[in-house]
Amino acid sequence: MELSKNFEPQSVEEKWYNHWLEKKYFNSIPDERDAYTIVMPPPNVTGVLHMGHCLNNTIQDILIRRARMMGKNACWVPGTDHASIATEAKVVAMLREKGISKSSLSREAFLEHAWEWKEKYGGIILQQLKRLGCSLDWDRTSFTMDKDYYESVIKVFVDLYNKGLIYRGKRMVNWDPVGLTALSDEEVIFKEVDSKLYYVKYLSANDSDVSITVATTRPETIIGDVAICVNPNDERYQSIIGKEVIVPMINRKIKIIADEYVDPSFGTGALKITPAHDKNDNAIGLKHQLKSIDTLDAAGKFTDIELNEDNPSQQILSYVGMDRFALRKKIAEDISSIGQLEKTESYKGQVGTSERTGAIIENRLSLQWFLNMEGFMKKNPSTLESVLNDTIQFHPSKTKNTYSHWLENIKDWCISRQLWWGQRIPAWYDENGNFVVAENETIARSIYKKTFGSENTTLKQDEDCLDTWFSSWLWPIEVFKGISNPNNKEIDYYYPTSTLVTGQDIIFFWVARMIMAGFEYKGNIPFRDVYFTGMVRDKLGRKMSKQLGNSPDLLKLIEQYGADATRFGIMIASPAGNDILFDEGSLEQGRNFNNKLWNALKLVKMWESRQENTTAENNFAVNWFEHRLREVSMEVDELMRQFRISEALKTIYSLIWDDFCSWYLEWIKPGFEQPISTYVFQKTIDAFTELLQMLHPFMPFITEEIYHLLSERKDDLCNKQFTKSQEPEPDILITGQVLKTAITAIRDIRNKQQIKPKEPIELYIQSAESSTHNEIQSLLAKQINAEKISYTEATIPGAVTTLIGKDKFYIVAKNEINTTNQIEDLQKELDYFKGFLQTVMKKLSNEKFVQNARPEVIALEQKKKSDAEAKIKAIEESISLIDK
RNA sequence: GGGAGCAUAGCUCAGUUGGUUUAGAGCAUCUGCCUUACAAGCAGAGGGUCCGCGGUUCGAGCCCGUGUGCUCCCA
Repeated sequence: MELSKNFEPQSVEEKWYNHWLEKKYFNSIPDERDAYTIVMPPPNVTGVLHMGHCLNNTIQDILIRRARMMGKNACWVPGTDHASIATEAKVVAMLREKGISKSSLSREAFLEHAWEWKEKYGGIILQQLKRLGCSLDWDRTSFTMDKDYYESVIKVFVDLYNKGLIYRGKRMVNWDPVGLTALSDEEVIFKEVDSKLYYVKYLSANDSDVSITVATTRPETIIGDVAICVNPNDERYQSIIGKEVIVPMINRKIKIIADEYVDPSFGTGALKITPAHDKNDNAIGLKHQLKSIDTLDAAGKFTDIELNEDNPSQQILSYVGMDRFALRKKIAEDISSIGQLEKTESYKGQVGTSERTGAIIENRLSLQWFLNMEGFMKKNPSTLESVLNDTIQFHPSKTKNTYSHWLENIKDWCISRQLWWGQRIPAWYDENGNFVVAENETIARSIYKKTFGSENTTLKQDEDCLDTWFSSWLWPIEVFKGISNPNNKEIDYYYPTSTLVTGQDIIFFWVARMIMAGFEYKGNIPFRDVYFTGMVRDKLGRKMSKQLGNSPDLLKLIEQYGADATRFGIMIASPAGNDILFDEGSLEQGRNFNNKLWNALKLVKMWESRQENTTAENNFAVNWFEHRLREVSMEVDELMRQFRISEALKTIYSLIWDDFCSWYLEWIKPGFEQPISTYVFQKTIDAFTELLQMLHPFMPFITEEIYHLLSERKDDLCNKQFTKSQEPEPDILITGQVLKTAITAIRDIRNKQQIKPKEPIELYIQSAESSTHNEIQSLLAKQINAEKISYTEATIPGAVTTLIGKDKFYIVAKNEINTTNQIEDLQKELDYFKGFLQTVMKKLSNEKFVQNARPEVIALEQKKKSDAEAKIKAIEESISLIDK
């Protein structure tokens, strides 16, 4: 068969992926083998494949393919996440384009649209993963809104409520006035904005000589002020603590209180307290038992609902319905017009914005559902311990700090969202606001009857749904139906899963919460290892984003370079746990690597018909490479154990390119149209096969293709089992190294002396033991084009000299020797060793070193000294020889 | 404002309990080669004040302190 000039990925990728699927290699059912399980972090149904997914899933595929080839029952579970906020936003936008508003639809009608949207776009990303070669068990594809999954989330909610860990409370939440929903802290993005600091004077309620000026960025909340707070140690305000002042516009009397929280150096050192509109104010309000007065509605517009006691003026009533930003200007003007705005200053401050809608967040008191995290952690202290004591290993381990810091300062988790797309909160209310929590309405009614003594026909379910993370925290359990059908065969077999691969950015959102759920519902860790990937950035170090347009189209890259090259490119540039700077150049390197492999195949195939039967022989090249393979195979095992995946790939890359192609194949290559021994040929096929196997998890398509082209096969590389690696013999590896060094050194001399490659040379070796190089002599002669190699006991005049280890090599050529160059080179080397000797001597002549250092360290220094001295002597001899 | 991490060749990174040849790799660069697998290649080479300063130590890229710069997380 004629092989193409270069490897053509397009023609083989689909073929092999379908073949693997047909053979059901990716499907797993429990058996007597050990399970190796990965649950894929479910991408949003709104997502399309981007570089982050590519990195993340390539790593998972490498791990799972390796496990499969190492005799494990490998199971990699795919799936998607319903992503309530993001998906609902997309569906709302899609409907708006059609001229339909969400508010015109019933909940059921809206959800129909949402499901339709999900069916249409929700699976795209999973399909794209097939192009990357991901070996997922597709029969296990899960979705966080599947029927069983949905019911499990509800079951868990009811369970935690009954355990007293879920409560409903009026709490300060991050409120998105555009999305009309509460957001978790993690969904709020802080941005620096230019704003103004307004200096507002509050006049005394009683003494006309007392007044206090407050600096605020939010004059629109003044109507809700309930106190002024100063630092108790602030001398300026000592005398007025406890006195009363009047809130401008509304004329409410409020007290001046003292709290250490206030920073005396900020503004005037006096802080207005508005517990309804600021988190810190709210905390101070609770501490000092102040009431809170809410003056903004859900959409961020002024409302007088809580102002009845204050008997608001017409002026204030005229604010009703005014948007918060217009209101800010208006109130500032109105305060100014009564002479109580002293000045304004420009100010740079941080404001929170919604990750989804971009709206500026309001701190708002709202009735929400919460998970009591402190209570939860008390019940499940292993959540923290298991990570600190490495029962769950985080890679890189520095992420443990982040994890423990978060858990030690944990805040209650607001789990309700004002959305329809998601699991609806299973709470039913009567018209007085009494409620019961139950898995369905029938049970709710019966509990209601038991609790309140009478039937209620108008019970209404909570309109809100649960935070998406409240469903995805069950992922490693519920993909095996561990909640909906506890202790079934699968969950017992696959759980705890082996490895989780995810981004550092969701260590709290997801990783921590899965560990919490794992202990609460399985009494055990959800995974043994967590590998955190960094963020994929462009080569300038910028985040990849749609706005910058610096995010490449992954499918285009796969078409252009092939899936293997894409996988190679992203992995080779991806140090463990660090951000990766993505550069298309590394894909090019991957493509070149494909061609290197391809060409090695072509070379070996050329020899297939030129075999010549010989008896089994002792061939140095073959022996050396066998041991080199053993050595690298053990290195790779160790690197993979440490999750140093990028380094493992680099190691294999260099084994194939340098050791196999550049050295081994050149060493065994027969002369033009010469035969090759069957023994060497067969050994070469075996070695090549082993290389392909080692590389397969990283680059599955090309390796499978070459595996089948290399010789007739009945099996596939995809599930070919690794044989246990054996210890290499160090002697043969050292000899191989000497051979490489000698070849390189002599080629360098040829280069520098401008001896043409085709011009043969003569080589004389001066060595203490004349047999040292016998084993490699013929290979050496071939690689440096020496027509004669012999041993000598005397110096050879007119030759170029080089030192390999302790042996002197004399190269004799027909050319006239450029002695200047040679002396320069030797002088350079001499300087190096002299300098080196000096540092060694400095150590050895230091009494304290000799006293304190370990004996083996001193012995080593002694050896360095004698080696260096021998080198110096030999170089000096060579120089003097040339000078003659 | 609080916390964490990082800083080694032009770029991206290794560098293990402090001692193993006065610091390693890949990519990029330079020189020479269209040598019958591969120019997307081959054969070679050059390239570093290990961010600055101070300290501990017989000995520091590694440990400690401090300064500078960058990144991330939390408020």
